[in-house]
Amino acid sequence: MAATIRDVARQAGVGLGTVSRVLNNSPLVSPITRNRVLTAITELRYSPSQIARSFASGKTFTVSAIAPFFTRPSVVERLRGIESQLTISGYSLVVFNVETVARRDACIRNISCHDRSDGVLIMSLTPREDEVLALQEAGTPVVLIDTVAEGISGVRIDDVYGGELAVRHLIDLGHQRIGFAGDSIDEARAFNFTSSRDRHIGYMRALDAAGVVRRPEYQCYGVHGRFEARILTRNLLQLPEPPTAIFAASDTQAMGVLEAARDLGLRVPADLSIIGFDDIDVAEYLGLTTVRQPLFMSGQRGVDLLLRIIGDENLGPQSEVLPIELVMRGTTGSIG
Amino acid sequence: MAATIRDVARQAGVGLGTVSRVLNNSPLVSPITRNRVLTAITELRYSPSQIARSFASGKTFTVSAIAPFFTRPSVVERLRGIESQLTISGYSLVVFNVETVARRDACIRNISCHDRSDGVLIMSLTPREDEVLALQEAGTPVVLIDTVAEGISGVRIDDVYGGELAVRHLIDLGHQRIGFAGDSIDEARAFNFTSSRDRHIGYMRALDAAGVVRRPEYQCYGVHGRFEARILTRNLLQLPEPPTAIFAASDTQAMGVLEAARDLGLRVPADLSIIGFDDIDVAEYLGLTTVRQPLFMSGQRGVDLLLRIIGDENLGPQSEVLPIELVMRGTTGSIG
DNA sequence: GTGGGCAGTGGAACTAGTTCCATAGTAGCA
DNA sequence: TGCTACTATGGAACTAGTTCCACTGCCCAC
Repeated sequence: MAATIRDVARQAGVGLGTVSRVLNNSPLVSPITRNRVLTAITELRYSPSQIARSFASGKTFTVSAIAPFFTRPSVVERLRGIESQLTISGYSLVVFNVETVARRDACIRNISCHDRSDGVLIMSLTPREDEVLALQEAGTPVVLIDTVAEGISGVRIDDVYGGELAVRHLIDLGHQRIGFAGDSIDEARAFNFTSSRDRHIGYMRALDAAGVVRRPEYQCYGVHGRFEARILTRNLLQLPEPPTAIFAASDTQAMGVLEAARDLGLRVPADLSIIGFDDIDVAEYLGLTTVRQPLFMSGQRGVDLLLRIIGDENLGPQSEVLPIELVMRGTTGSIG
Repeated sequence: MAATIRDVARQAGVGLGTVSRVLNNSPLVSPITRNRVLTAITELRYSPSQIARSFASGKTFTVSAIAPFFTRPSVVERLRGIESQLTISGYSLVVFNVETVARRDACIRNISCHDRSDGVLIMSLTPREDEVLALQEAGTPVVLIDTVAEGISGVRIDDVYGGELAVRHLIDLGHQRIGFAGDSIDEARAFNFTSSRDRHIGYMRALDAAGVVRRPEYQCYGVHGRFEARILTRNLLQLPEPPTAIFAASDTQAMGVLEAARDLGLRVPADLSIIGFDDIDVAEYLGLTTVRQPLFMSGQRGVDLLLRIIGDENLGPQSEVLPIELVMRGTTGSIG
């Protein structure tokens, strides 16, 4: 049986409260007493029970993160930022991976029961109005990463602007026939993803601003993934008058577009320019032109914000927008 | 203030124990009483405190996973398997990302204080003898994934055999000048990684078995990563008599070898055959020949084993070896 | 001298569950 | 008509910390 705080108190010949004060670095302990307690702790090889501590103090020093599709490189990079920042503050990270709509709903519902963790980070999944209400009523500190919802704090980028940035770059290179490959609208609605949708809005805005006609047949949507993007854009590239450039809503999808081009024997960028979004790790390897967003930093900032909210319950909803930038590499070029 | 079990008992006009029995689905409650309790629970919108539950029962329904270099695709895939299997059993996953030796040591030391979680999964990091002792003394249920240690349960593959498999494939294709690119020996020793080392042993065995002379200058070691592998193998390929094939200890490193070949204008596989290890997601995309190991499954099996150990403290150390297989794709070919 | 204030300390009460023992009620059976 | 056995139930004790109030000295100011 492990030693308890009472064993330590007895061994050191002091009261319960005194041991607790030593453990919590209270200044209200004389150096002599503190030493007696520390000696007893060593002798008994005492280590305080975190569970009992959480129970008594009501603080768990744990943060939950809900993330969709764990395997996506962008998600991993954000999680890495989260973990690193939490570790610095002495918090633990509990991870929930969401790959189905049912699990999305279950996760968001469960964490409303503000219990096992002091706060929650929700990544890419936008809570619906009723879910926001439940979270607020439960008083759970929440920070969204990569999305926004009325009345909840969040860290994000301007996806619409990012889409504009990408497409303006293609237009600047002389392209007029510009395609778009993004997330399936059904899937996005089911999970309540917004980034592909917003990047698509940016795509349309950039075309409109340049006076380029939007062609519905140039826009395709599929379940997020390399393979789906490959199939869809292959169709698109076999149109009688195919696009000369494609903006993919993510680097993963851009990889599918690259494959489609390879399938059809198109040279990149001579025959087809391709631009992605996120600047994940392999983008550099592939020489992919893309819009970079600070993924690691989004996790760090999300944690900073969450800990601030945990520390001050009265803090109203905060919102932070991170910078993005165009990264020009080898997959985009001026029109042949 | 949230309702407690006592409020529910009062509201339902029953005793404490009865409410607890209802919560834990004990059959020793009459249907009428059970209904009264359930009604009270609904009326008071009661939800039991997980912390209090953990505290009283001594079970946290949480498992910790210590993983080095979170961002490595193989690690992510294993974690995904872990998370998925834990979720099925109603457990939560706390993740610790290890990127420095100091943190490695700290993580392993801390989890010996068997408290916040019911068990621990340690990935790729081999505990040293003193650490094994500390873990055993603390009685913490532990399962290793992707490594072995005397007296601790584990799920792994036969890395030596994997290395043999890879190199025998190259030899079968007619190669005699076969290089090896693996992890830095210093780094591996510091973290206590073993997979690159074992795969290297397999490399040597396969060469010996075929009567091929081992050349020290064909073997290079660098900090795990694409970039380092690229630089190192570029040197190797500029030898007066360069290798015609290279076995990289991981797919990530194989990607670096591919880059090096590209840097020097070598055609793959006509001028240089390349084989990796792991079969991570991008391997298929790149058409990389590799040795596949069941990453997702290793996480699942690790959890199965851990939960079995948690359920039966007397269970001795168990060891499971998962199957591996050669996946032939486009980066290996017979000698030009 | 004496009252106020404060550093230092002890310990009861509290957190919200589980566990287990005692006991009431009741059905089955000789 | 008891005796046994078993179901159903109540509640005290327990888990291991924190929190906070009460109390003792001691110093200093009036």
